[in-house]
Order: sequence, then structure tokens, then C-alpha cells
Amino acid sequence: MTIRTRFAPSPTGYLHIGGVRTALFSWLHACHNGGQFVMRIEDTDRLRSTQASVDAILEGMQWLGLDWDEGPFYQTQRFPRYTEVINELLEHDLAYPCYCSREALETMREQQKAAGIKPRYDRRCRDRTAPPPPGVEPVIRFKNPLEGAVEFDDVIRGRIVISNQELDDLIIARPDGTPTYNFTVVVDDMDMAITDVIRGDDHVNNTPRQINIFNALGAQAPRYAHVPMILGGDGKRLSKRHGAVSVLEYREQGFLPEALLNYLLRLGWSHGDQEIFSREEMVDLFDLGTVNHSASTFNAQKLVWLNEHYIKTGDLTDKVARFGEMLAADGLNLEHGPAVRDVYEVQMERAKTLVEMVEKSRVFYTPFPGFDEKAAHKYLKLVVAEPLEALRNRWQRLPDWRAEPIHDVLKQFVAETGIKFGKIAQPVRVAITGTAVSPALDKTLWLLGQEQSMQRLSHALAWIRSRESG
RNA sequence: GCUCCCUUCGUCUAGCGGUUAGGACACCGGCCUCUCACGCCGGUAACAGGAGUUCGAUUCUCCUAGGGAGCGCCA
Repeated sequence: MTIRTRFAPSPTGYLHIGGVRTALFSWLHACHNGGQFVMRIEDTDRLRSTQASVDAILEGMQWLGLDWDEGPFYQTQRFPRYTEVINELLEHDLAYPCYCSREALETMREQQKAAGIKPRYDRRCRDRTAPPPPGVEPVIRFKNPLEGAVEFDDVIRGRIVISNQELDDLIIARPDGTPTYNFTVVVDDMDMAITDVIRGDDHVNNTPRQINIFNALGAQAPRYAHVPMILGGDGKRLSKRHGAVSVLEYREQGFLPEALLNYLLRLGWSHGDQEIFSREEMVDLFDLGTVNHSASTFNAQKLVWLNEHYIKTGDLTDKVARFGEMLAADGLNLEHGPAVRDVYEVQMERAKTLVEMVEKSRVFYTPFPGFDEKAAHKYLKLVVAEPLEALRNRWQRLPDWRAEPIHDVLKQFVAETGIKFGKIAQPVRVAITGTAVSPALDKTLWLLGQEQSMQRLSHALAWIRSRESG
């Protein structure tokens, strides 16, 4: 039987880190086994579901390259099917209408809590024989077995047993006939022939209910694998309080999909001491059964480390393209300046994110930004004016404006004049970038271009002389 | 409150009865060096507690503590 997994988010919010990891594990499990991955949107909550969320989820999945074989299916388009199954259940006396009001249910729960017992529906309508009260549209409840226990072997956690006495008769349809979650998942997983349900462990308590519905429907329940939660830095479940929620936010912040995926893979799963996994290795090595049992804390610093790694590793094409987009989005005119790829290759050793890279690269695409006061004060002194000018003149005559010859000129200048490398390098750096920090000097000059470099050096010289004399 | 689940350095983790308890991020030193980084070398740091089982427990069992999840006409 071919393995079929699915990712079934509800579009009531954005796709966040926890969801992405569940999606990744589902995708990997399908790929690893040569199976299929299905995308399904659980939008039965029409009040909270939004198209914007659907779009963000799908876009996030695409950005990460978690492509699906089937779907996306929308539950709101399957209502006739759910109604059909509900009627089937009703006919076979496996479900029943319940006329209890929300208020009555609420007071019942409060009484139960006060009595120290688990709040759950007391089944008062299960064996109701009285005629339906007029004017009340009932909900439909599933007849959960009264005795026995549900046992299942979680792929990750092993055997889990829950007594039916812990379970009440859950509502499967609202008064208006719209179905509810625990019911639609079952119908969908059944109809879509899902073999392996991989989801967050906040669903373990729902699993026995769903298995009971599968049984009532005479269908074989899938295998279940409950992955542990991801916690925020405060040890609490990851939520909107922990910074960037949407995966797309990570894209905006300059993270690479391969970094995010690699990070998430290692959160709860490992392969010996290996930290870096290519997409092929992930698919090849991933094993659902060896996923950890315990929740793990999200650590942004390690994500950053992986991002640094992927910024400078592997094929650069996509990353350079993305970098170019971000430079343009920053309002920079890429026509006037060095090739984006050249800048990328120079900056990739020193940027943690693409956003940081953009910030550090503005200097190549804008007019001289002016001097950082502290840097200028420290390095642009009158004593350097003369050597700076001499050096400028040598560079001015350089016919081949590439990093290597630029560096040769500097080396020769230092050798001939006896000026220490460090004594002249920083003044040049400040002169051309305005700050004391930049990539290697020869590379910086090269990227800036000869004309621009000469202009800035002249400007700096004039600035030094006017400052010292004035 | 009830039910279910979890517990190795600060964090992510390796371990699958006998190890100086390993790796990674972060942190702290050092080297490299034209700045910032990269890189390299080194260091600090953990088996929640208690009973068993066993010649021997991080590893197996139970209890306690702590943490998480669920108990919706949300998914």
C-alpha cells in the first residue's frame, strides 16, 4: 500500500513554525516512502477562516518547496459528502439529535467542574424518546461506545490506551448542518485514503474519538504519529507572542528556506551528530519512528547559524536573485553599481541574513553617504592626507580595476613608503565607505568601481584638509 | 479537578546495561588579520529526585516532583 500523508491546516491564522514542522515531517515521510502528500484546507469554521490565511499558507508551503501531489482540497466544498455520512450515521443509530441549549451545557459543565469531575456531555439526549421541542434546531452527536477502551500504536510514542469512559458524545454537526472538526477529519482521511496521519501532539486526545468514528463507519483507521510541540523561549507553547509567526515573516527577515527546513528537521529528530542536511539527505534519512517524544524550545540563534551556513553554501543562483529583489525593494538602483552576484559573493562571508546583507551593501548603490563621525575623527587626520593622495594617484592610473591588481598597488605602496598596512587601510576604508567597517579593502574598492572610488577619495582628502585648516 | 503525554549541558540533541556521558548553537579564551566577519584551536556546562531489577544503571520498572496538552456548536 502506498503511503499517503496530508497536511491539513485551518486557515484561521498564518502558517507558523510549528505547522511548518508538521508539514515537513509529513512531506518527508511521504517522499521517503515514495508515497503521496496531500494538501487539505480545514475551513469548516467559516467565521474564523479567511482567504488571506489560505493564501499565506499556500505561499509559505511553496516558498519552502514543500510541494503536494494532490489538493489543495477545501472542506467547505465537501459539505454534501459530510451530510451524506451524517445521515448514514443517523440511519444506523450511530448518531442522534441533541436539543440541549448552549446555556444548559454550560451550566452542566460548571457543575461538573465544581464537583471535581471531568466536564463532559452527560448524554441526556442520547436515549431521548420525547417529541422534539418546537423551534429548536438540534445539533447531531456521535454515539461514542460506552464501554471498553481505544488502543492505538502511535508511530512516535508507541501504544496509547484511552478508556471510552473518558470520552463523551461529541457534536459532529451544528444546528445549521455544518460539520465539525473531529468528524470532517475522519471522513476526509477516509475518503482521501490517508495512511499516516502526522500532526501535533495536541491532537492525541482527539485520536480515540476519531478512531471510534472510523469504526462506526466501518473504515480502517490510519496510523497516527503525534509530533511534540515547539515551545517558545519562555517554555510555553509557541504563539504569536514569540516574534515572527508567519513563515513568510522569516522570508522577509532574510532567512533561506533551506535553513528553516534544516533547523526544523533537527528540532525533534536527529541522525547521529549530523547537523547539516541537504534536501536529498533529509528525504533519504528521515524516519518518523525516531522522532523525539518531548517538546523542544525554538532557538533563533541556531536558525541564524544555519542561515549563515546556507547563505555561503551550495548553488548561489536563487539566493542571488532573492538578494537582488531585496536590494531593489529597498529602493536601490541596481543599474548604477556592481553586479549583484559580485556583491553577494563578497558579502556572503559576513552576513547572517539577506536583510543584513542588504544593509551592508547599500554603500555600493548609493551616493557617498557621509562620514560616520567617530570613524572620521579617528582615521581621517591630516597626517594621512599626503599618503592617501599618493595612493589615490596610483590607483587612478591602474588600468585593470580588479581586486587583485588593486591589492597589488596597495602592497607595493606599503612596501615602498614603509607605512604600515593597518595605518593606511582604515583611512582608505573610511574615505570610501564613510565607516570603519566593510569587506576587504581591495574587494570594496573593486565593487565600488574606479571612478566612484577616486571621487570618494578626493572628497575625503578635501574634507580632511578643510577640517584641519578650518 | 480529571485524562493523556513528556523529562541528558542555557538551547537542540547522541546514547539504546559497563563511555573520561559525544556533537551542535550560544558563551568564554587563543590563533589568523587592513576593519567587521569567516575559519581554525581550546575551555566552561547535563543524565530532575527517590525506590527497586541487576555484578553494574543515563539506559529497564515503579513512585514523587516539574513541565506540556486536552476536557468547545475551534481546528
